[in-house]
Amino acid sequence: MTNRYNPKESEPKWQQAWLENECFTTTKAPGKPKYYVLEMFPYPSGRIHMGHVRNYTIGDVIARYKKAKGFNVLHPMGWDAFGMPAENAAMERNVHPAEWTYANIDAMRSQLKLMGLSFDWDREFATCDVTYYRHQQELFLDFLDKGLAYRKEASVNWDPVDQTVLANEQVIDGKGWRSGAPVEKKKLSQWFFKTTAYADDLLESLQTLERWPEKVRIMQANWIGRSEGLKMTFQLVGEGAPEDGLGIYTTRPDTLFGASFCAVAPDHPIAESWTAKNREAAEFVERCRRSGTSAEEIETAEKLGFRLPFSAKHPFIEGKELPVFIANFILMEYGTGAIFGCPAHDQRDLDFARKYGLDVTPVVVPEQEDPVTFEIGAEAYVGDGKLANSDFLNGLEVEAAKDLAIRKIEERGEGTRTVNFKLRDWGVSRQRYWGCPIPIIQCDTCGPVPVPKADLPVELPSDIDFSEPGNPLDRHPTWRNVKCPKCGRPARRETDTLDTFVDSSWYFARFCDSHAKTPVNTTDTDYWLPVDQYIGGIEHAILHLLYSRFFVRAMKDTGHLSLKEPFAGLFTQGMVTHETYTDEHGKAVLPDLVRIETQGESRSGIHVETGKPVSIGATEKMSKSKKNVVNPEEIIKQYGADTARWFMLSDSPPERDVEWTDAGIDGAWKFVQRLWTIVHELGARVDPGDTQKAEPSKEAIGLRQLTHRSIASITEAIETFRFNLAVAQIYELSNTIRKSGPALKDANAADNEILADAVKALVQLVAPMMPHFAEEAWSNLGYTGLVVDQPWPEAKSEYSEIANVTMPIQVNGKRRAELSVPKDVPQAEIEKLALANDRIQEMIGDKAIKKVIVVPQRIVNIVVG
RNA sequence: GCGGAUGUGGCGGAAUUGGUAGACGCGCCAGACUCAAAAUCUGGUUCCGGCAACGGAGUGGGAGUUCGAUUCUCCCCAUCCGCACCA
Repeated sequence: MTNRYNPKESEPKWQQAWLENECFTTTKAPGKPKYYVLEMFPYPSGRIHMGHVRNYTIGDVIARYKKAKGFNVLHPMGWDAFGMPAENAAMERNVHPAEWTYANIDAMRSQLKLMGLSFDWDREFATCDVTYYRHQQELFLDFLDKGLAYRKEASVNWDPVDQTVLANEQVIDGKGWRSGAPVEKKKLSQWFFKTTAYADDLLESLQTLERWPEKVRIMQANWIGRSEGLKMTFQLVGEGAPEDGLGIYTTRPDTLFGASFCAVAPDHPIAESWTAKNREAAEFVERCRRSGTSAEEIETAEKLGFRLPFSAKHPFIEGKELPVFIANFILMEYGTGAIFGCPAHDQRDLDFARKYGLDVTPVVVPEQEDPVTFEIGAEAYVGDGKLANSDFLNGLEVEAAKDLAIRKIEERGEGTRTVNFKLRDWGVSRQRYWGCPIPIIQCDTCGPVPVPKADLPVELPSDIDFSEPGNPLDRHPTWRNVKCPKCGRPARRETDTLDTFVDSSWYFARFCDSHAKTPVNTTDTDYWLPVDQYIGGIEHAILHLLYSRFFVRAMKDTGHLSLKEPFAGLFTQGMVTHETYTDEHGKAVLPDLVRIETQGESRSGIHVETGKPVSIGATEKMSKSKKNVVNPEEIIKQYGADTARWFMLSDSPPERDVEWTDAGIDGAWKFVQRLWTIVHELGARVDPGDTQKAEPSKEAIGLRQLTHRSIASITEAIETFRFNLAVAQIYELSNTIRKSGPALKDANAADNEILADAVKALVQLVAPMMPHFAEEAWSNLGYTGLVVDQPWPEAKSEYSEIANVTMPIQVNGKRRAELSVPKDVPQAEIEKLALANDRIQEMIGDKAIKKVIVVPQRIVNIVVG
């Protein structure tokens, strides 16, 4: 045994040992509880970053810990491999997206393997494997069959230069993010998944997700955006008034008597039919379209309206007619795309009414106000109160008034009580090459026809041309041309591919049997699902998690799965941050090129190449553009995987951001070495021989006590994702072993055994975090087998109980002395001892004792006055 | 605007049901070893006063409940995150 731990030798050795022993190859094990740990699978960008290191370290600690606790653990890994960067690489570097992607996967796989993660690599797949996406095509067809997938016209952001559809995030200030060309709205026929079919259930079931962060559940609930209200139709009168009236949605039917106008969205059918014949209206709508959608713009945008020539009849007030506008603040996507405006009780309506000189009639009066004198100023009143100026609603509370108003409208057949959602159906068509082809054939005679299942997969052609912008599938000379499966006439393939979020919406189910001939193997999914612990970044709080929740429901309704919620537990880890550095020209500098010099507590940076000073900027999320990145592979080469893993788990709670620092990684490295010294110098077990009768020393009993208390608290810390606490407690235990160890080592057999047991426990406790180190230590101490196969150490309460407790004694709430007493001394006795204490006597002096509070095993407080 | 979180030494952060505030780590200071440095080890390190014993203050600010508040209640401030013209 050498006295330095060498990760360069140890890490590959133990990785090989785990592989040879098939430690992480998982099969169903009846009789053992299962545990499915999953980290969000990565996009194969080319190399892993520190965010991955943190994510997979956390997951690996859980997986290894649960395995030691006797669970049958599934811990798979794969690749979210479709997506735009591969196409960009193809255009920029003239390399095929598939080639680029698979090369990246190979590079990243070997990087991940350096980390010593307990993945079952037999289950690996990439979503761009035809063996994966063919099943996705089958799911699509099944969804189609059940009405969970459908086709409709929808408007998209169209980049006229790149000839492509842009996601909302790719539109910056109304321009395409790559081309810089002004983005146009274009109507395209697109495929949708009917997420709204499960809107209620997706919302309701959030309550059952007890092991999800509250924050994520709230975000999802807001996204689904359920509201209760009234959908009703206003009769329209006047020139060119549409005969079927104006359908509106409101959550405030109680304020109907305060209505002073109606408004429709600029892209509402009524607006569109009018703009078709009126130039002024068309210009107005055009102006609305141009206005920005950024936060400040919406905040400050003026409410604008265009008066239509017809009016709406008030449902309750005979003879009252409300002007109808096209208004810029009405959204076509929400409700019916039309409203009635009640300026007194809605700020937007009020702003609009003030601008166009419309009536402002308060109909809800706050309790402390007089209904006669109550007036609305610059701010709308949105609170509770009693109804006024409202005929049959007068005097009612808001809730009761809503109810009655709805019932009246329903009685008259003019509307219905409605639940409305913000959640929209999920548009999944992407006009791109590198994605899962949608298995549809467009026939001029039959319309869109599903590809028969026997003809699956619809494989992406590999001979493609990226020299022109747009979707190369559209330009492919032969791939598109097929016969209609229904009528046999010439037809064309759908050239759109599926949104990559579809790929990641069911991969966790596929992992249960990655080689299944059907999308999933039900026997295996029944056994493994749900994922017991899912771990990833908060950035996926809404879309990915919601889509997955939708998918599992849809797969249940199409007979593929038998559960509703894919992820029983969710943990969202924080980001990895780093200081930013800039040179004298303000250009970002990589940390590798900066040498930090410290003088006392002040720090300055020097560029290692130019020797010029570098200024130290804010600590931010690691990103290529800020150049504040540290390459994990370099770190692992220099320090070993265990040190990197240990650092990721130290100090910062995993849900918060962690700052990567040189000092931090150095500190972790030093601890690994110190731990090695402990194992090396103190861990050996001596043969008890004939000294068996020896009693353990007081010090040894103390160490045994700490060992078992540490086992208990570290177990608890890992269970609750408080790895920083587990780390702190491991430090404490190792510090104590280091200090008391030398005296115990050769004292007697009993002491030696306690010491050896403490070191053994320490090795096992660090094993989930530093697995290679633990194996090396385990084998060097002469224990048989692998640590990875050992059961988790057990905290024995008979060893961890304390005989004496130290209790502080307070006088008037201030600590003045301490008292060390046996654990079960009666309260009265404690009180007597406390009062007898010299120092306490001194503090009390001749003052009267008003009260003595004794909390057994905790504290004594003497109140004097 | 709405929703959510956070606020504790020089820094990251600990503190069962209210019960010794600052565990553990980093940094810093002093010392040992060394020709020297690195590494390692030992001790100290909330602030103010004091040689010390010890005293006083102290968990963003202010009030309150309590023998006792980082923890509970109310008000305020700051920072961060998410959503956002959602009728």
